[in-house]
Amino acid sequence: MNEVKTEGMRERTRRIVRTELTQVAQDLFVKNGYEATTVDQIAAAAGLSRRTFFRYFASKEDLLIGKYDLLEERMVESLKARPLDEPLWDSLRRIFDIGVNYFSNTERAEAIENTVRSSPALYARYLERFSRLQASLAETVCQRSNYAPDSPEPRAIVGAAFACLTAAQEAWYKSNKTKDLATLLDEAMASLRIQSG
Amino acid sequence: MNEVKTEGMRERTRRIVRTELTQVAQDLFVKNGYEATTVDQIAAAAGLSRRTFFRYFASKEDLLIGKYDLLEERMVESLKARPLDEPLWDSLRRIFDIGVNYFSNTERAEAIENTVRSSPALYARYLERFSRLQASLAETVCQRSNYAPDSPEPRAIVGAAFACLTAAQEAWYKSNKTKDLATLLDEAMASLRIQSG
DNA sequence: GTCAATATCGACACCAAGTGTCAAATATGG
DNA sequence: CCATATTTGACACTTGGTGTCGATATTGAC
Repeated sequence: MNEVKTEGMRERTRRIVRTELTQVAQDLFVKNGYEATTVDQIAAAAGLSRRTFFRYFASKEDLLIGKYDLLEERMVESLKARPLDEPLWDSLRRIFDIGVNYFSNTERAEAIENTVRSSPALYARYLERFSRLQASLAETVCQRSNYAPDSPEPRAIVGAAFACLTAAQEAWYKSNKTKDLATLLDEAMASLRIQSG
Repeated sequence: MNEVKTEGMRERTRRIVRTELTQVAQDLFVKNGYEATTVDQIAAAAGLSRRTFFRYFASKEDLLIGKYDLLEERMVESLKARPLDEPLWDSLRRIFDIGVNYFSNTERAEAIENTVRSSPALYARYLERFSRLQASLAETVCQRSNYAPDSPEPRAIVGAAFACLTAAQEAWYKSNKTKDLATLLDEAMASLRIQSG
């Protein structure tokens, strides 16, 4: 009991500081831009030293990109929960509902997505994060089905699905969110016909 | 005549220094690793100052990532040269021959690809470069066909094709290049069936 | 060949992102 | 309350990248 409480204490304060830090940082990013905001400014605004900032986040980029760790967990879990006889393309469409909800519900998520797209260097890390996410999902696909472990197909199909998600998201932004993201995604994913289950 | 010669002089010496720099740098990358090699070391090995290095390349990453500018030009040109009535998926497969030849012919290209994959930060820039390349091609597709300019389809299809290329390349590396890259790409692209022309 | 305009280079100073270290402060468990 | 482990801040340092400025070639015209 004691152990749980003290462990929880440490963990909790750490989580609180982390969210406070992202909060403060995101405000600065929106006000002054991502590149123009220094880690010193973020640390000062949150009332701690720069060195301590780097004990909470490995890098300035990690402040925002780290958010997608949760998305990966949830998507992988969601994929594992899909019935094995469901066509893979349909399974992927279903687990993208997580992303669709994340993007279209939260107004905070939109601010982050805007910030990420405002800096090529940050966007690059974003793409790398999603590349790893795709690798995770492809790996899960391999474990669940009987693809050869060295077959390019799982990676290709998962990557193609993400291309649809990205394309739909971009079209959604371009329409100033007048269109429905889920519909755009359906449209994009329907334009590719998957052969294998 | 004079103008052409003098202009050519400047341009040529610049090109020579650039290739010399990439040569020297790549050797250092292979020997000591990308991250462990500093710009000072590269500049010293090439016999010029660090400041001058940054007059030839905007960044250390640009040394390698800049190589793909030529790939983009050639792919866009190649796409424009495809017949308009050819199915888009087939056109994309054809222009990927440029990439296939680049990857599988040159032994220098392989060393660069290995270096790029050795550093997450560098690989992130690589992905961002290819993201822009895909945007270029999708834009070209829009101009050549009658897709609505805000439709997600061109981006989705181009992105899906690149997912196949990436997956094939990865499978190729995993097989230690015993399999044929072009065949792997055919295999990957055949597992997605495209509906629209 | 000489000379003025121009581009290039090196040296120096500077900024921002990270990282290692160590001593002080603070929380934890008994 | 006390011994111990953790967190923190201060400091110094490395690396990538940029602005500036005087010295040094290069170029084009005469």
